[in-house]
Amino acid sequence: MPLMPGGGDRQYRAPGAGLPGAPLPRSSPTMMSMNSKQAFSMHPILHEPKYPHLHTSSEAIRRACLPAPQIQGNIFAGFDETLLRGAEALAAVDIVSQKTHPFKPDATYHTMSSVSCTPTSSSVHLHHPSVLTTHHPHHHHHHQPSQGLDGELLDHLNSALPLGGVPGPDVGSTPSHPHSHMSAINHMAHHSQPMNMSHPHGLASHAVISGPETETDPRELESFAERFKQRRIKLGVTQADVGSALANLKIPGVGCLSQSTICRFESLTLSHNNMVALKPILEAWLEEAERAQREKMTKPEIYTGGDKKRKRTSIAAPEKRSLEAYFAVQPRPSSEKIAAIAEKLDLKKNVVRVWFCNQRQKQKRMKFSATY
DNA sequence: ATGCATGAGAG
DNA sequence: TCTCATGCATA
Repeated sequence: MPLMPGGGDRQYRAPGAGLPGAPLPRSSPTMMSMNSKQAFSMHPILHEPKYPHLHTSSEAIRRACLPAPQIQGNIFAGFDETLLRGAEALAAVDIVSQKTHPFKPDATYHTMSSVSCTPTSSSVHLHHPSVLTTHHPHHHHHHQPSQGLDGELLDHLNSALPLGGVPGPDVGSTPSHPHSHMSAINHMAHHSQPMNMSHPHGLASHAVISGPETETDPRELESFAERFKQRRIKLGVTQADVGSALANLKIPGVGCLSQSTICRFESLTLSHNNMVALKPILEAWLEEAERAQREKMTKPEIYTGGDKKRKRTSIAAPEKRSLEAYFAVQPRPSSEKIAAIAEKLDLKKNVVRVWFCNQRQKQKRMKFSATY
């Protein structure tokens, strides 16, 4: 909330302009297999492969925790039922409330051509895996409710769109509060697997092995993010400027980033691994920018306007509430369930699928799921 | 600041 | 297909 340059910030990079960048290698989920993986496709220009990242796969852990398929009732069975009931109750209540939705969300149109669309996007992601962190203390339970239950939920969805707030326990959905510790409901009880990391570069490399690394310490990241923002503002640079200026650093494998990403970094709404990977890059930019300013030379700038028209699907509130209610109970619906939900809500299946994916991602973001 | 989306890589 | 890193578009 702090002022953000947000408003003012927006500038678009020209599509070809910044070099997109560089993707850092990504990680491997289930174990650490990380190797140097892929080279990203980079532009001819800079590309050196990689960034060493390591990664831990939190994903693996996660998965381990949530086995998925619908049958695991176990320990939490009771809990699930409770959740479900909550969701159902909610749904029921909602039913009464409204029935029509203003518009039908659905349209997705991608005007954009797929492909290389975006300038930056081309292959640019910094994927990087990296470090791992300590483990996060959370656990969650999602277990999949039985089908019967699901059916009920679906029915509710079907009959009416829920309105109310989401059921209590749903952690996932909206992160409304920044930090509340919600240790409660998250999942990930992990323990980790050994990760290894071998990386050439070593940005964050050592961490895992030896000790807590400062780089991966959530507290360190948080304070860095805050300092970064302060100094950035002091420099009079917008988030978008930072993103585009990164390409000027010529760091192998690193191209520009969007305003969104810079914003998310500052607000800690990125995954822990992502924060860890970006930190050294932004740190390098910051130093360079401050140095340049000292010299009077202005810093980097690059922008250009781009034009792209990609339309965004807007899911109406009632539908969103239904999705949230369902998510609280079943964060990982099967393809069939997704299809059923989509039908009930009059949304495209893909829209619903992506919604669940994004919701899951949200849960994992630093502020809410990490270690604190 | 965030919602919905794309794409790469892994399974 | 999922996860994860990112981004365009937008509130």
